[in-house]
Amino acid sequence: MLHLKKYFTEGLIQMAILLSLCGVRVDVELEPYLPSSLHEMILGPTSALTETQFHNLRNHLEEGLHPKSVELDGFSTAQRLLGWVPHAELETWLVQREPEPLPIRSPDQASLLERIPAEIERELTALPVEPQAELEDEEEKEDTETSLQECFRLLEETFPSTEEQWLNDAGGGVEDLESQPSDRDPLLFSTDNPSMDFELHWQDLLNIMEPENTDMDMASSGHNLNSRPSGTFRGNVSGTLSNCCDNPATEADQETLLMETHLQHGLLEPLTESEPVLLPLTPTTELDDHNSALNTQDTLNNIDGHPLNSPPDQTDLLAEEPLEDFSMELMEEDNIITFLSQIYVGRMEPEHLSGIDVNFQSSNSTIPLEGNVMTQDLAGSPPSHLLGYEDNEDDLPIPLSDLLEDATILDEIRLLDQALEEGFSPEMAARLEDESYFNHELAEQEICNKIAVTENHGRPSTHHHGNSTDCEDELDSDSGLSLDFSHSPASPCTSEASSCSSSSTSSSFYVSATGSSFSKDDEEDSEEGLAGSDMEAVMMIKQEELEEEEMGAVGGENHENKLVPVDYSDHSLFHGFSWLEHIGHDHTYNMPWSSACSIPLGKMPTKHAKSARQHDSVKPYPQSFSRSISENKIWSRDERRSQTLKIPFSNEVIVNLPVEDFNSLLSNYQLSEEQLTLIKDIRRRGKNKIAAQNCRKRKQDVLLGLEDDVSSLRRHRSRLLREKRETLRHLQEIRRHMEMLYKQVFSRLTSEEGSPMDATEYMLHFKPNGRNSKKQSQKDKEK
DNA sequence: ATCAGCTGTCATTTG
DNA sequence: GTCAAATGACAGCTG
Repeated sequence: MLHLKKYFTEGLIQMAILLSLCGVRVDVELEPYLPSSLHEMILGPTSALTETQFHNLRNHLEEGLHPKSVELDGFSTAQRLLGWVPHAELETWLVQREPEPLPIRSPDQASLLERIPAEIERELTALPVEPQAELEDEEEKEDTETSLQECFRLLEETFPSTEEQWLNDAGGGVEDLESQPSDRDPLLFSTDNPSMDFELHWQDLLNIMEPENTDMDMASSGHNLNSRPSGTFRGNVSGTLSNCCDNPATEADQETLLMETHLQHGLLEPLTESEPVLLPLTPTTELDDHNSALNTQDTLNNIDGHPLNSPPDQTDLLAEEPLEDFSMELMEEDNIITFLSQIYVGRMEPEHLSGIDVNFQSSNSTIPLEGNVMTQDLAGSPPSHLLGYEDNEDDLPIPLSDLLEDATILDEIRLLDQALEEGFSPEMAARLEDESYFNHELAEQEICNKIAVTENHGRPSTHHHGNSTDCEDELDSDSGLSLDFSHSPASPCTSEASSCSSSSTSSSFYVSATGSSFSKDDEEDSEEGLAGSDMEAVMMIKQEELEEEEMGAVGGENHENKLVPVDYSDHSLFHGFSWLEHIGHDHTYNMPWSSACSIPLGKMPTKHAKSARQHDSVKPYPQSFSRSISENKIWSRDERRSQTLKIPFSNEVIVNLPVEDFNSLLSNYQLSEEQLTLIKDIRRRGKNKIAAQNCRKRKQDVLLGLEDDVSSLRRHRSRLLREKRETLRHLQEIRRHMEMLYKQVFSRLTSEEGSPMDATEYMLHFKPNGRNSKKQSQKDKEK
């Protein structure tokens, strides 16, 4: 009796408080139903509350104050509350029962005042309900439910007319309330004219409930989506009354309570039989569309994994969109949540609900949420053929797949592919040509400019420097030639700065430096474009990427090794490679002589001045002579020799004069054999020195050019791969479109007898020339 | 002290 | 055959 008192009292008081807070006047008149001893025990000697106290309490509750505030402590007992509950007003209220059972609370806790305002606040603010993870043991729940039932029965007896009214208004939903009182606290309506206000109140409640439902679904969908039991959803509008009351604290609670309730009250079977089954739905963006039922049907038809639903190649192709799949999977849950929330709040139209119910029922709860079904182009599909298969998923797929596998269809698809290929190949090739090499040239031009800027900023006026400072610098060149103006990999003063070719080759260093990232970008693009390609393409691309990585490892790092077998003579093979124009016997590779000739003999600055000085210090030259030279200009060895032998020409002249001029010059002077030998050696060494510089420059250019070409070829290859993927994707779309057309055509075709044509017995043939010619259906007896 | 890069030089090859 | 250029190899210098 004690526990009866507890449940009875708490439940009733809870109800009364909630009703009163809504401004509903309720006359519970509890006292007559209570034994005098119990009543006295409940109310106690201090049960009398003043009207002021009650209003204070009510104000606190309405202000959202925590029920454990000091002022509320004075009203913390149920007995005290009972005193004024009978005069509350009952308007409309929806009570969500806390999952935690009442008896758990200790008597000294202000359980009601704690819990009820919390619920009120939760309802009013529509905040997500924190899941109450733990459920108490079954016995306590049963006790709780039993007590509440008793409370409700008591309430019914207390104001039967009101109850009857809203029961009648609510229709079947009230039966749910009646039959499952333990699921949730009842939805109570009692106004002066309940039948009029019912819908309005209900709509308000829906509005309040909606976000909470969504939030709860969101909270629960992450982990419990697929395991959602079928009984948690009532897919009809009439049933939404009870469903929308089904505002569970948590989904787990809801499930548990439902299961328990159904087991206890024998409602499980009606639920599962008559109510639509809520199953995981593959979310689509078309869910909001009212035509989504069709799409859903197709989606589910593809989802169910029946191999015959789609051609094998298509499934293969579809299976190879990992990125899209991934993104779709990311989208799924949100869409499911949205969809479910729509269903919960009754936003979807009944026919949709029914259609979806059919789909749900025909689907398996373990439907793999394949996102690739989203890529199906279902636009334009006539609903008829889809609806025709709606009731039986086994009707459509088999013949259709056979059709699609048929050689004729494949041939037609091939024709389409060919047409497609013919359509884009020339322009694509042209675009490739343009993009690839135009970009290449653009990049080279940019790099030329960049190099010019870099040289101007980073190494200001090396020419100038050479001309201005060479007087202080010593030459150590044996030939006495200034070679700093000439280009060398280390010497930035490239005399062919005007030569864009040289710049391009040296600039190719920048290209290659950025080429890796460039290629990487392209490869990333390739990865992006990977979605939608078929397995073959993916495998091939992966293989090619592996090869590319290997190639990059070789070409990027060990390009020296690649340089060796290069056949420079085969210019046709390397057509378009800018560095090739410097390959071969290009004797004008470096012609900086105009500036060099202006440089006085022995004034060429070199970095070897110091070493030359060291050389000189070793050599048996007079110290005074050496010092005088070092003061003015550093003389090279050949320069000193020429000075020693009194050669009348400068080394610069000796080296740079053309052969004819040089010979005529020699013939004009009477020179000793020693002098002639020295002059020829100076010329030879000077020539060879420049030649060596040119040679090294050329080698460097070749190397850089190869790196540049590697980068360019990689970009080209990535572009080609991307084009290939796009083409495959396009082909896939065409195939899907063909499939849809096939479905449409067969859905409209009828045989001579008027019966629908079986796709397994008929085939569609395209006339070879004819877009004008309609598709012909011929009986395919071979089938 | 060591090393990588640059440069000059020589011998050889090539056109 | 001569010559200039190219190139491989080597050595010295420098940072």
